Amino acid sequence: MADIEKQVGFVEQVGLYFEGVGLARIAGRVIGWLLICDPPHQTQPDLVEALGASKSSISVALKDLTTLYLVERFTLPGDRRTYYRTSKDMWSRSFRARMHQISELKALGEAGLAALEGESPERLKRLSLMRDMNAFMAEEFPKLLDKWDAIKREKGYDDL
Amino acid sequence: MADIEKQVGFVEQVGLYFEGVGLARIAGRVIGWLLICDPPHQTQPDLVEALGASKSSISVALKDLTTLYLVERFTLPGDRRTYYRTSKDMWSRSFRARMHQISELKALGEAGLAALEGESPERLKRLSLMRDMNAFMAEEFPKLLDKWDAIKREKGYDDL
DNA sequence: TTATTTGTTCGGTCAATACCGAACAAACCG
DNA sequence: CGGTTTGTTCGGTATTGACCGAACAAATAA
Repeated sequence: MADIEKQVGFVEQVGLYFEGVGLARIAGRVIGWLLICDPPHQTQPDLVEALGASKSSISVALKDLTTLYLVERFTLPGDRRTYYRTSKDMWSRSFRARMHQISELKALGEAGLAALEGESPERLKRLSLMRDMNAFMAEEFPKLLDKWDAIKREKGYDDL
Repeated sequence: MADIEKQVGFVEQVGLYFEGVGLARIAGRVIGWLLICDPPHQTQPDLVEALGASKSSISVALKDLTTLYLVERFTLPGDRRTYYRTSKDMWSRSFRARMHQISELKALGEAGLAALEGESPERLKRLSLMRDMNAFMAEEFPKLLDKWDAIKREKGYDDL
């Protein structure tokens, strides 16, 4: 059965999670709601109603989320309204965002090494490690994503 | 040669990076400085001087960083002062933090499924995907870290 | 046309928090 | 013993930004 209490809790938790990774809390709540709502596509007024937020906040949150490709706009023939739903690849997107952070660290390591050009190898060791570790991870991440894509298809998640 | 300009830029960049992942900007600057300074261990007054921050801010930043095991306290025999340096495994630590986020998402997916207990499989699909993808990544991450540890040893980074 | 629905943008308010300076606390040195 | 160095804690300030309401815009329905 539908445990409304738990559903509300879920939405709040997801809100806090995404707030923790840099989004606005409301944007996180939108994601949470879009993950459990029925139907899976919702209009802005739907979201205003469901989340008890102002329509301006919802509007901004959806703009951010669509820009990040975590949520996509969606329409139905014969229906002039605009719906929003989680994007099929939202989790891959989130993952790629992490990957980007790693690449950033790799680049920062390189920048640091450039700044210490000519210094002793001993002095450069901290930065080399920083660069090499993050370079390694930046290389491995895409492989993980590929691997997951295969499993995903195996599991029959193709349509999602 | 030591390009001071670039070094300052590096410290600022690292500061911004770590601010972006949830630390205080000053804490990020401390990390940046500890990655390039000579010697690699520094006292609190050293950091106050180098970063132009107040000693209270430095004190707090170091407390946070040592709690996260990104920086460690360090002493020298016959020297009563306390030094601070980046910890050997600071990058693995950062990585494990990411891993923890992934596990959190997995757990959130499970919580969502519990909240929708009894609903149609169709409705549960978004949450199942969320759970399965993050479960997969949470399993693969430790393997990546192991793989890196081997390479790290190969590369002669053992002592760092 | 006018009224209603939907949506964006802008200004202001409020909350969170990073940072500093000052007060306080130890430990060591003269 | 003072006095100096080192370090933490606390209160206040200032910045940031999330959020809301209101104004505005545009499209549709009556």
